[in-house]
Amino acid sequence: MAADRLAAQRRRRPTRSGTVLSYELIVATAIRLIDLHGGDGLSVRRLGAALGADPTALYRYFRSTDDLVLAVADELIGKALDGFAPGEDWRESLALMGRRIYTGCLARPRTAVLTAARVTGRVHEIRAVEIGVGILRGAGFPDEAAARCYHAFIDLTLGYAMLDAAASSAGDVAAWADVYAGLPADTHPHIAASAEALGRSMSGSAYAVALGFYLDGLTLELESWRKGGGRFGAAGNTL
Amino acid sequence: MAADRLAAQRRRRPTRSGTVLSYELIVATAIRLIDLHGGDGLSVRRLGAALGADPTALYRYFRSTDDLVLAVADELIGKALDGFAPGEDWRESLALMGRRIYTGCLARPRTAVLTAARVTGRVHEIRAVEIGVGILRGAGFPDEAAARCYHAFIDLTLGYAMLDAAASSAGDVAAWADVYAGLPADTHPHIAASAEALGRSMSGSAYAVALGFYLDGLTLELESWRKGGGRFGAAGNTL
DNA sequence: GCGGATGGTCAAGGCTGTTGACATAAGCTA
DNA sequence: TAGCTTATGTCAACAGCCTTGACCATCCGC
Repeated sequence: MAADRLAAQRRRRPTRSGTVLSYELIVATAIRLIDLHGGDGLSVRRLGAALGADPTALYRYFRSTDDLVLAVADELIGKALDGFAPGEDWRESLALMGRRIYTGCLARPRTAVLTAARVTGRVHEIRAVEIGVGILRGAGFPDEAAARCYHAFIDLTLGYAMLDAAASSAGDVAAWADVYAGLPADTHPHIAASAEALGRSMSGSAYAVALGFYLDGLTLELESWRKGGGRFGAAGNTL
Repeated sequence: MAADRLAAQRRRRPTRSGTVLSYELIVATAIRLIDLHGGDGLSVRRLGAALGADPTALYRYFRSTDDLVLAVADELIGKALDGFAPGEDWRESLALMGRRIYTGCLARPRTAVLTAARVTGRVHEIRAVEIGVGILRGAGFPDEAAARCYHAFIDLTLGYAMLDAAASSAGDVAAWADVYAGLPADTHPHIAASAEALGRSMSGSAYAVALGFYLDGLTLELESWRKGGGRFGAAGNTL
């Protein structure tokens, strides 16, 4: 059953073609398949072929393909944060954590597109939450604010990771060059004026800048918390 | 052919069951289906049934299902910005535009999950870019910076919209309550300390706060641009 | 060596997107 | 009004998809 995925499987029997299956091997192969052929490239049959096993062997390890995708998502987080430990400076630690996750996602864009928006509730995601909230609590944020700030932080990171991954993996980037570069200045003056810059920017990432702004905001926030009472939850926030 | 989707279809023949198909009707029906049954709920056959037409009639209007999804994506943007016009204050205008898109996505979360990361290159998206870049250029940002800032802005908005939509549409929210609330304080002290707040925060949104921070950053940015030379692209940004 | 559970294999069912041929009717031209 | 062109609705078919249930070989504890 998939339920005992955490307990080491013991009774492994080689498949007809000789490979010995395991939870980790299946996840790794799935990631390889997704990053090779895109999200639709992950099919039970193809996975079986890539593993050298009957396609339905998958169901001895995972409840469904979605269960596998969740496992892949968690593995991606795990890989990204492998060996990561926060340092003294909370701001630097958070920035590093964000960059680790972001670059981890972009290293396997097609996989990230499939998984970045999922909540896995598994070991690696839990570890990430524990670390992230820990950084913020250590910085001096009260529990409630630490939770909210972590939420905003992780969504910022995963959101940019996902969009940039989608843009880089699809032929979507071509649309920017093709469609937007050809718009005439009389109907679309602003696009025409910055068409070249738009194309360049869209193929790059805005994450670094956005994260910087966010951390700037958090720093101010922290100061007002220290002076007693931040603006979170208050009616008059910056919107 | 799907290529002439912009030219009004003239020779409309009622289907066997009496409905008269059109580009708009198909898109609207697709949105209804997706938001009812989730992303997998959109299938050619189900769409045909919902339209009261042969499933394959779809291919007279769209090249493929992906082409339809792109049309849905563009329609979602169009709906969100319907009637929107920027005002005098650039900051307020951008904030309003962001909120319009964000809430537009969350009004149809399952559709947004499917479409928010796509680049459509069609009328409504083009209009959004034109408006957004226009706001920033009007505020005083040079063309290059306006493009970059718009990129960061739209990705911020769509990223949060997508993640919040995914969280609200899946049963993922339950995971937060189930998994994270039950973690013991000795192994996961930080999660345990803010478990309740985490659950509350995860079911809400962090977009408002993040957008506020971003606009704060932009405001500072603009001031330094006015004084000659912002920090964009400079080696020593806030990361 | 025996019993029971694990895990690989197989067949089958009901989905899926897409294509090509066919039929029909709308609108144009004369 | 007759007839032509062609847009568009319909149909059958194909290959592939996920998942289930049964079957059975192998491994583990006893």
